[in-house]
Amino acid sequence: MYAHKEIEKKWQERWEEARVFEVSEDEQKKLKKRYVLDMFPYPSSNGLHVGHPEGYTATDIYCRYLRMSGHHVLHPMGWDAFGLPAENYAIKEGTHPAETTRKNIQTFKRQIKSLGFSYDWSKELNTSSPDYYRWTQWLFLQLYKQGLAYKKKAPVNWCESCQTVLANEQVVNGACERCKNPVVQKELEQWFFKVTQYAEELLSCLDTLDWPEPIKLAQKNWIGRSEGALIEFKLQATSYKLQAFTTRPDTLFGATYMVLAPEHALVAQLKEQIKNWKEVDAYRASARKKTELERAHLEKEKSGVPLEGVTAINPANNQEIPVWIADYVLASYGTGAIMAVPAHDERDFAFAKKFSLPIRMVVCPHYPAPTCPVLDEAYEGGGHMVESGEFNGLPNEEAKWAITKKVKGERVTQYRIRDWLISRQRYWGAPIPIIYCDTCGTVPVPSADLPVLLPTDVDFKPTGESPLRRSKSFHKISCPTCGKPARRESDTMDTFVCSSWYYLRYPNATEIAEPFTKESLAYWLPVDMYVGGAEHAVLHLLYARFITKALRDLGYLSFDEPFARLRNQGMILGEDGEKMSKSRGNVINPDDVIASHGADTLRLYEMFMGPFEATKPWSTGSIIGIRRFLDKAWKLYERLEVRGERLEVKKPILEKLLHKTIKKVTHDIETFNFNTAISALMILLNELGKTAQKHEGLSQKTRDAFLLLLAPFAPHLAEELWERDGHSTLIARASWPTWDETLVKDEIVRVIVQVNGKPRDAFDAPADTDDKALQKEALAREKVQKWIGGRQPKKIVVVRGRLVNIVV
RNA sequence: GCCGCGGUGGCGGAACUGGCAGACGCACAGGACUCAAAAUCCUGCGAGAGCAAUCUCAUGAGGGUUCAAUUCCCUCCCGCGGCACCA
Repeated sequence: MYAHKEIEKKWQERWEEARVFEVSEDEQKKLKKRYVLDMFPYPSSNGLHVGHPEGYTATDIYCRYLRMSGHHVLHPMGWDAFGLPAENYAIKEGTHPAETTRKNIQTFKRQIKSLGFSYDWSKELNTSSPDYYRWTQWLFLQLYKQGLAYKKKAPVNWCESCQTVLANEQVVNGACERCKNPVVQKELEQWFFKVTQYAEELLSCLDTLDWPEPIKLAQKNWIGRSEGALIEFKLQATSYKLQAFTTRPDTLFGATYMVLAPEHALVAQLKEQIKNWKEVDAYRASARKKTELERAHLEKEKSGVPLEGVTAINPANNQEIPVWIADYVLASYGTGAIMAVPAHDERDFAFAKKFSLPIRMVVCPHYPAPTCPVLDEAYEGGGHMVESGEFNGLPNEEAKWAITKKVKGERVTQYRIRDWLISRQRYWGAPIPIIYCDTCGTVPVPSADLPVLLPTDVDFKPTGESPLRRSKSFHKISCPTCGKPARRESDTMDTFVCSSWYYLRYPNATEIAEPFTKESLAYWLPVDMYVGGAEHAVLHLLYARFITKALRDLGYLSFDEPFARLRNQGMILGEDGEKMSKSRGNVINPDDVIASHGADTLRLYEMFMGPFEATKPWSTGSIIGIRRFLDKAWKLYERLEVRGERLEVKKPILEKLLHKTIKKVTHDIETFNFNTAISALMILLNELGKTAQKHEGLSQKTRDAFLLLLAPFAPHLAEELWERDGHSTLIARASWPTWDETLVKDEIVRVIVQVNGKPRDAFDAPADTDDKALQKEALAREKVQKWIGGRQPKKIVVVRGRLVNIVV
């Protein structure tokens, strides 16, 4: 048993003193760069959980390996420090969020350091510090100048419990992502970032990224591109026209009614014509009150009200059709109005059935058919046109654009993604740097006046109004343009704005009077490897991509995508196979594992549990296996030192295994297959142990190679053994071992002999034995002859270096 | 409902490009050491049959392709994750 406590402390101090993990201008000149980044944590009051070290260990192994193989590595860590929990804690306990955050960061930093990660702490950043959020505000102003940040009154998601608006991405199942309370719609004036302007590029650039496919798919679906047509419907006896977006213009002849979203502006304008206005207005009011959850989740039950006295003209056949309002049509997508084709759309079908509206089939799967069948569900597939005038008989895909053309429709592309709502009516965030003046209107805070400091004299209690409004020192100000009394914007920015650009800040010297410098970005960006949880698929990862593209178009960046490679760590479940949570009481604290088994053991264990990206359960009992492995290594080197057995008896098998292991571990680190890399190290160590037990000795080269391979995984133990074995330099700065490909290849291979596909025998043969000789040997074998039983082989398959299959 | 990921011993998991299924580790059993225990070391360890050599079955279920399938194709079942009326 080695003394992990002392050894780990010793080497953590040595690394810090020697500043081995800090980037240097010297290396910048001669080495190839690698920027390896972890998604920075929100420093919660619970401290680190075992999920954090999983990703951090992976990047650390990767970075240590990269440094040893001659790269200049930037590996920074920081704090995503603004956010609701600290503020909620302030409301409950009265402790200022700045204080809570400071404490939590201290804990996180201590815990992260205790794991021996090779971060460059000189680059540490904190999004809640004025040095940082000053530039978040700068970012806002840049977007504002470009018209990419704008204020708009719109129906937005409102969380009653958090008393703030939420971005679309933060509404989960109609409920607030944080507090799980239902989200309601509110009409409010809010700040947005124009993500939609980049919808097409955000979609098309996905192909260029080395990211997990599921994440790319999630983004693709979230962006939700669909091609279709805008078709204009005249309203009977009025001068109003109604535009509808459809992806199925081919079904226009089957449009038997129209539906407007309850919030559609035209509804109010038609008040005079609507005979049942009272009923219509009541419906509108009730739709507004419904939560997202109610609106979406009661999906089976469609509801709606006809606009009596209002009819539209179907431009395809000039038929007069009714117009309804219903909340299954969303105001925020397309034009907020649809042409309803119940025969070919599931939702329209359900609605038509409920309100006994006509269903007319116009796309027939079996053509020519004498009559169209009566449908018991909508038919959404393809086929040929029927009941569609001159288009009858055309394949529906062709009819799409022919019909669009006939009715003078416009071919358009729609996206599901919405602009990013970034205002928050909360305290603990970066203030939006805007001033409202009665004379000058909306005035951006001049860059020189940044940062707009978050005031401290604030009552945190959320009332639906921004807490900052209650700070007199903050709210009232004179207009920077005309000097007259004016007021500050009192909302803060979504914390996702802070995290949307932090990777651009790290590479710079910390005390610069700019958000980042061109030189530092040119050298370090884009991030070569980014690691974090998959839960950010359509949040942070999408926002960061958007910000990168926006800054590029503003002339600040010269690359299109921030993160070239992305890997997601899988979730670690509790021992009961359930998600770790306080209420279940299945949370594992890394501190405890470090105390009992050591940081190296924890690191190795988390990597050995299973594939990096897989969800896997924690198993306290299995940790001992890793600790035994490290103890074995310790004992081996101790024994060799005591006995002075440091000369190796030439052992070709061991040498071969060593080279195979070097190759495997190298390859596995590069592909993030850490579990199999560790298993290879175990196999090697077991062999080294056997050799040592026979007093055969181990050469310097062999002893070094094992430690070098171990170093990225268990850096403390590797340093200690490296030193004890006579080295005076750090293993963290040593060179990664190389392998000899000729030694990796086996000269003698085991050849399997199958009879009718079943393995019956095996023999050893030189790897380059030709097919004929293999076949001859296989057939000559007694066992094989027995299985053939005198029959004539019908076919013999020979795979060189692997097997012979005899079919009889 | 749609999309994605997965299902291999008692457990976590290996398996290159289709080529001996179960590497490595945990647990378990037997042995060595010990007065004894712990630790450590050695051996065994998918199921069934057999004294044994060995044989049969086995990668969620069923079918298919192939000389050969955990791996490729089809149908279905189960678990997990995401999206959720996007016209």
